[in-house]
Amino acid sequence: MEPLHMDGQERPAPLQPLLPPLNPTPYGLFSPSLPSTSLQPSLEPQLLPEIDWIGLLSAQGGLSTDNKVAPLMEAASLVSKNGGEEEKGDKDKRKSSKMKKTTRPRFAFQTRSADDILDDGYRWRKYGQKAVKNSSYPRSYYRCTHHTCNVKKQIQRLSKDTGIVVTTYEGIHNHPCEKLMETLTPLLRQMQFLTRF
DNA sequence: CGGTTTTGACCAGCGC
DNA sequence: GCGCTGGTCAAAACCG
Repeated sequence: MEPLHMDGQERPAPLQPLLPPLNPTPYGLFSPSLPSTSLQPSLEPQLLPEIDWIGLLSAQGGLSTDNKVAPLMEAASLVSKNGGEEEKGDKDKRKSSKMKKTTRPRFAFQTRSADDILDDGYRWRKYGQKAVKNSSYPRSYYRCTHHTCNVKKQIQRLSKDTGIVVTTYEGIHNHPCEKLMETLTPLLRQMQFLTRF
């Protein structure tokens, strides 16, 4: 598979400060009915030095150390080799995906929750778990279960403050949020019915 | 029985 | 070149 929007040159993803967590995406990342999870964006100026933000946000270490000041950032919105397109799975693809630095949209935020997995309305399938250095908690890897969607997320709990979960999203969903649609459909129907008169 | 989770193995990048 | 680390695969186990 040839990259759609690559000029053949890898480039470090220009990271920008982000104002999470309600980062607007084409279909919205978060359902309106977020559960017990309390989102904790930059409102609380915790820098959480024990989190490896560099590692989380820069694929293969593409972030310069100058950016350490901003704990919550997103990567370039460049579309990568896979961006939005489904990835035909075979081992060559796996290799090539490691070869290139990912430039997909990528951002992280922290939540204070007893549950590792916050319900963002999408369906995820876990495909891996790894113990990470300098953390007593493993990092979990999830992939969106939608056929054409290649969005991934990583979830890791802080070792210092075990109440805080760091979620890193990579990519943008190319389909509507199922739960959101479930919630909104009856409302829309009702509105359509009422506006007929 | 189909979808999801678990988990060990594999692989590539990076630093030394 | 080698070891470490992070990310992914895939088979087996698990679950509703």
